[in-house]
Amino acid sequence: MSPGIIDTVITRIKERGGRVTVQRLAIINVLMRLDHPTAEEIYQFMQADFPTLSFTTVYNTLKSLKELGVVHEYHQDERSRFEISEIPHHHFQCLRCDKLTDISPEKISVTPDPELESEFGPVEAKVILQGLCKDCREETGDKH
Amino acid sequence: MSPGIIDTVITRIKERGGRVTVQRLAIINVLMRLDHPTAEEIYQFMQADFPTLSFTTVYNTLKSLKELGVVHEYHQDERSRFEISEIPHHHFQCLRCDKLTDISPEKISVTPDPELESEFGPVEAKVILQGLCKDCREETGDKH
DNA sequence: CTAATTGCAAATTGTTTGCATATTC
DNA sequence: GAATATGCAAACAATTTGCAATTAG
Repeated sequence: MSPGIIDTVITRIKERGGRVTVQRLAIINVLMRLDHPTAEEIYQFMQADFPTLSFTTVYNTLKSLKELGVVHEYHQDERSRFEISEIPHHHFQCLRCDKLTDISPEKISVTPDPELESEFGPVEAKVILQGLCKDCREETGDKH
Repeated sequence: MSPGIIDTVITRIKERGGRVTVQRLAIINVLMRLDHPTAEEIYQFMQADFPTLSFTTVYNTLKSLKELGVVHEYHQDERSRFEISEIPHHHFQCLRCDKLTDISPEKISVTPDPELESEFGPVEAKVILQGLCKDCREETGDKH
């Protein structure tokens, strides 16, 4: 689908002395297809194609890829969720079903007061918009 | 220190049919004094004054207070951190030591593109500024 | 009085580790 | 061929639950 990402990932793994294994590539592929999956979701999804893949490897691989700078981990709710690290972006989080949706940076303007930079130094702003996603709004009829 | 908060909390607990117990009030007091503590930190801190307080009760109480809308739980890093729910605000998170610092809402202007509201409905924006806190900047000398 | 809360021990869940085997470079 | 990755079983850490005793309203 997006061959550029895979290439970038392979390059980065090699650069840092990591090995390009079937499992790693497969997990990257899943991350490109699933939306902020948990380790469990990744494992389940891969069972069809890789029945021998172990849960441990999913965890280990995600951890390695995280250290290689290839994936990013979120602790938003009780389980960790993962995505491919790319350009920084914001998120929408549904308060009812917890679903995360990416929002591109230019969609939200964030301007910290200059005094914050003097207190905290250079910062990167991550915004989480919280509300109800379309599905949950339809189910609840709640207009907030 | 801030009697208004305690009163508000008591009122809210009673409104929702909860019981105002010693343990609950004590935990509220700790939350007013500690900065985004974990359950463990709360427990440790309270051991001096309430040696019979159990770990379970800290967890159960935090959970109840959360359901009563009195405290808010964060999953930013691997442990949960808690704070008293009050007016919404933003956070600064240190990328090195994970420390959270509150930032008042007027210190950061956030303007989501109008099309986001049409997609997600009414939303509340929470900003996490990430960088290095003063202590960590001094220790690393890293200017980013 | 009685329904909610506490607190112990035990269970669960999410994640990590030790180590033998298999694989990439 | 040597170093890294995989995967099983077992260990771990954070949190939750069952249930009897206690307590607030």
